[in-house]
Amino acid sequence: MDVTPILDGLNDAQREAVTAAADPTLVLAGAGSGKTRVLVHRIAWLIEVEQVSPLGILAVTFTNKAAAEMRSRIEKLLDMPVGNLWVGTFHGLAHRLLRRHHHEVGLPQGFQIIDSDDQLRLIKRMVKAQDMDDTTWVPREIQYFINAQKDEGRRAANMDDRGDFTRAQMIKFYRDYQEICDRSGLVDFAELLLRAHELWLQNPDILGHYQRRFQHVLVDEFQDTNTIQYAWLRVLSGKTGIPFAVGDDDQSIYGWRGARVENMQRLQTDFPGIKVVKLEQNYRSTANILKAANAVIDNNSGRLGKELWTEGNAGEPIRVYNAYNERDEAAFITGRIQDWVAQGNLRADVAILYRSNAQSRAFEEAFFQNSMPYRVYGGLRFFERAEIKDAMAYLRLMENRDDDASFERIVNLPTRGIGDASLNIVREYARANAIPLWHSAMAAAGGQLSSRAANAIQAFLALIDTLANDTKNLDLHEQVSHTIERSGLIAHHKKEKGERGEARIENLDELITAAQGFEPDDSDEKLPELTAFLAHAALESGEEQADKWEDCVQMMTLHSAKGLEFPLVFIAGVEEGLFPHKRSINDPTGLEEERRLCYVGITRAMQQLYISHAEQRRLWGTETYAQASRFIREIPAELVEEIRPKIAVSRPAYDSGTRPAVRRPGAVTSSEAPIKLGQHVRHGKFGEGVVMNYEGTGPHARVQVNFEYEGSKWLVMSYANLELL
DNA sequence: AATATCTTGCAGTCG
DNA sequence: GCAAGATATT
Repeated sequence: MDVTPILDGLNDAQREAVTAAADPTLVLAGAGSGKTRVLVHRIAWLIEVEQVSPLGILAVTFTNKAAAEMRSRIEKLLDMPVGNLWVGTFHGLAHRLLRRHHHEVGLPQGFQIIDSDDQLRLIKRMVKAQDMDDTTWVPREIQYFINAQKDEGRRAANMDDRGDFTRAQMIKFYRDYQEICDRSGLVDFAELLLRAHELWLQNPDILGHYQRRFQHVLVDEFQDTNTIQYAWLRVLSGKTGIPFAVGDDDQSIYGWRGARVENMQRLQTDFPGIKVVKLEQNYRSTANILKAANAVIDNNSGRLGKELWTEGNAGEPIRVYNAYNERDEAAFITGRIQDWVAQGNLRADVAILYRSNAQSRAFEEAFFQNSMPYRVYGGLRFFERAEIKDAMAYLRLMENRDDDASFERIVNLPTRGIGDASLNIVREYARANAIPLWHSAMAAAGGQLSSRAANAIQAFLALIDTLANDTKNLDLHEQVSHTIERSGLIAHHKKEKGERGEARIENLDELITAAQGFEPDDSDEKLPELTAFLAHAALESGEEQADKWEDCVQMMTLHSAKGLEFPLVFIAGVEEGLFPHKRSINDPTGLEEERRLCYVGITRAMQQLYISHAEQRRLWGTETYAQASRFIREIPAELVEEIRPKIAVSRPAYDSGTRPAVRRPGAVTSSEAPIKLGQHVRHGKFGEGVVMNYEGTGPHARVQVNFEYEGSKWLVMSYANLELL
């Protein structure tokens, strides 16, 4: 056996991990230390050297992208396809198990997956149906509550209200919501994981089968596992399964969706004597970039402790740009990318990272004006577009008549004379009898409907039945195109004025194309094509787009950048309130997670790193002001080269527009203004801050100042004694 | 019941 | 500044 290709080019620590004995192993892998490489080579090692069948290996990741990459790298290394190797995301694998064993966990064969948007709609509907006040019982909070419970593996029936009225009501919502889902054959994301766990607990035979089968369970990004995922893995591993976990506590950035970094320590408790390997040598970034990353993350407490190092050279300094506003920021970055391209580099090697999706817009505008090709990851994904979800709702209802979420969505779209009054009767009847809307509608809601309304509803039911019947023997893409056409959706959008309708029709055409190109992966064994397609849409939401070969600038959130690397990286909008985000700023745990996110961002850069922040930014249609993020100050000054606009603050350096300094509507003119928006000030007690807003003139004028540590406050000018900086 | 117009809440990050 | 939901109008 020639093991050279598997071990070649690995450093000592990597080699130790790859060739570890068949015992539990935890790899603490710093950013850029070859984490994926170790996983890929470990699997190759198991197959080639240890002669483990690919069938006996399970590899779990968090994103579809990571799963696809892992599979392709394994196949490349082994030079053979390994279709029977299970590689996938937690959600994807859970889905696969539930399809196989739907009966054992009490799900109908045609169960459908709902995304968080569908989930929220269902909850809104539920709150309304119960005549509850949605300002007291905020649907979003209920949704958060339900998901948090599921992430922790709790069912409503097992929960204690602790004598707390609010909590008792939340638990009731959880129970009611679950009843609706069960009745409708709907499964949300958290439910996939929870049911997969219950599958183990309630079916020892099935569990035994998978325990015997998966001798080796490899997990990527272990720091992101939540309680239920950990439990699922733990049970699967049983007494004999061998976990091989790779993770980095410094890159734990999913606490908000239930991830538990503690799982890394817990693994060491649950598997005493687990072998721990640390990977600290970085192969990705220059020394300056690493020093910056180390310095920033050093401000966090309770780390497992790792320090990245490199044999490489210092490289260029980290460049910090202080922009006037977001347009100036975008213009500056565009200029730097143009220089980069002029030097013969690829646009695809450039990434712009930001905290929130909405920030992409300023860049899209600047790039569009400068004919700079770009690609935005995330944001509104294809399968999340309203018109696509409408079309999918038809298909879902054809598959599963009990799907209340889809029923609600399309029962009167396009309009067919079924108004809210009639629908409320149908809803109430369904609720009273605990049946899906479809059946309630069939019963014509107990004869309470006017004959006109009953006819309209009858016509809708008949339409779905006819569609299902007429298309059942067609190819998937014909099914889709048939449905889109006959449902009246195309005609509906044709009537829309403006270009909007056209764009929607184009998207619907695109959906047909997507169906045409859809290939169920081997895992979707025996599933009807439509079922597989619907699940694919829910789980992958259309991330992989076709034009990935075009050389374009990559734009994405810091979260979705994890696991990727780029020679040139821009981190934009690094301002207090935006990054760290204002919702985390006053919470030490949240702030540390933001800092880890910053660490993730910095360590994406291979050669050059730019960090930018803007004085002024348009958010929600109004101007806001902020100061540079604390994270910038945490980078040692000797690593930083500051770039300032040529002209002083408040004058756009790159802003080509001629619009006057922005003032809020109705505000006093600048001559009588007490103070300039964006002005940096110092207050005797509150420290330094930035002027956000003001009211009135003269000594009675009030100004709103956003203080660095004290947050935002309104002050009366004549008393505040502000020092202008 | 359908359409036009106004109001409100939103955009924090993901599968 | 935009889209979904609420309210007014036809």
